Amino acid sequence: MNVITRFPPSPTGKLQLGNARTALFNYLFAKHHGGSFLFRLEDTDRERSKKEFETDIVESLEWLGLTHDPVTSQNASGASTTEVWRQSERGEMYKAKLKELVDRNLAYISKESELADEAKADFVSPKRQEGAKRDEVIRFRNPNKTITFNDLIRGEIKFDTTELGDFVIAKSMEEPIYHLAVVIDDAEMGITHIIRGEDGISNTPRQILIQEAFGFTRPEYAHVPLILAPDRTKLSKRRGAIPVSEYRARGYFPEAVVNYLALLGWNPGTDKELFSMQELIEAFDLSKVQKGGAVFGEEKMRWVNKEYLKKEGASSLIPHIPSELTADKTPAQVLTIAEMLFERISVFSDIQKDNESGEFDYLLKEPEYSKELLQWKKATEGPKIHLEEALSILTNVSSENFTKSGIKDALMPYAEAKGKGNVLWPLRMALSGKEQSPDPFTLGACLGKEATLRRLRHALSMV
RNA sequence: GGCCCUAUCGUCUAACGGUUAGGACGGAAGCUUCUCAAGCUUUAAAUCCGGGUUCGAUUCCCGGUAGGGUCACCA
Repeated sequence: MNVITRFPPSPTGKLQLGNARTALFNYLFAKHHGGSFLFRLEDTDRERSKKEFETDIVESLEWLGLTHDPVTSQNASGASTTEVWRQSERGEMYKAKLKELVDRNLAYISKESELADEAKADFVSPKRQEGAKRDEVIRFRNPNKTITFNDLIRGEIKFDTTELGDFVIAKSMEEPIYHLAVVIDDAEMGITHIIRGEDGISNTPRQILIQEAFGFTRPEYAHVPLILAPDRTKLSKRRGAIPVSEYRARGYFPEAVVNYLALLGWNPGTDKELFSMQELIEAFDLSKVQKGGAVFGEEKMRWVNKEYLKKEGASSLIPHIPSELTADKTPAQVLTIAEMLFERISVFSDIQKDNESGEFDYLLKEPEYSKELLQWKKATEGPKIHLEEALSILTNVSSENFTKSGIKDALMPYAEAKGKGNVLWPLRMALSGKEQSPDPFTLGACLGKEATLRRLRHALSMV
């Protein structure tokens, strides 16, 4: 069987991680089986659908590398191919199908009398009380039977649809609602597998009822667990869910986001944790998808990103270094700075963040520190003679040799003879003004010969 | 509240009746050219509870408990 999956976002918000993972699973499953991954915009809610969100979703998907295939639909009016399937453009089709149901007496136009039996319900959704209601809606004639379907992840799920009553499938003959549109579209798009979030489980029975009314073949279902916030509730906009585009802006690698997301709720059954998209496609298996929800943890995603960063190498940081840190630095110095930063960050935006917190002030301006700090706490002698000696040694190092290894080679024999801390600590303090900073060799190479000597002389003037 | 789903270290998870319950992130400790970072090594940390079934349950069944989802003229 040719597998066809789909990702049907509603452009009422930016693409969140949870939806991105659902899209990823649909993509991986389809590609694993050599099938197609389709895209559909569920924009029937004109009030809430926004072009801005649509753009965000499309661009985020593209960034993640989840490219969809064109849709070839098969219906009464023949075959046609489209790039973007929009529900808002399919009004005529829904209208025809709706009419079919009403004509066959499988649905009916319902006159809504006000005294709905909500009063006797144990629970009334707050949302249900909002907004004006219409006098007339289209309801589905519920056969009131028990629906049993097989979930590829959870196994058999039974549901007595009696409690659904004659549910609404359209606001009017021109305005279908979600359940109707989904069923019609999935059938026309030839969707074979519906992989969606666990919150779709309760929608499944009524959608199956509608499918049966039309005589459509039932697709396979797989409900994946939700991605949870740290408090173990569904990750949502309101609960601090961060859109994919934001992670993109922070400088995450799309490969890292995909890699991390794939491992949230799924695992290959081995200890392997780093996967390329191709490897994911090969390894992906719905039967290894977890049943319980998974808490999203950025720490681990940062670790994954760092692993990808390592593959790129230190020089990949250069375009991400704020220009103020590299102003009037030579290319060699810039590379040294990149190497220094490389050890300290997991995501590109960390550079900016640390820079703003003053972490790299020593690259920007002359350090300020109190004289006492020049003295190493375990020092056996004062810093003066060591600073003088270091200054004299470094004065003799040529500018071309003023690199990490060049400085180290020149300084180490002396430092080892006098006790490393005795020499290195005051030297580092003179260069960075901080108790915690890179070693003086790195510092010297980042700063260059001129600035290094200047700072040493300044330190000397204090003691 | 009804219905549905779920339950292994703090987190992501492995173990598809028999393991000293494994790995990863994070944590802790140690080592590594002064501090930090990075790296390496070591380490603490879990089967929700109660009944069954079985020679033997993390694993199968039942019941609790807990958590989550959903109950729209949104998708």
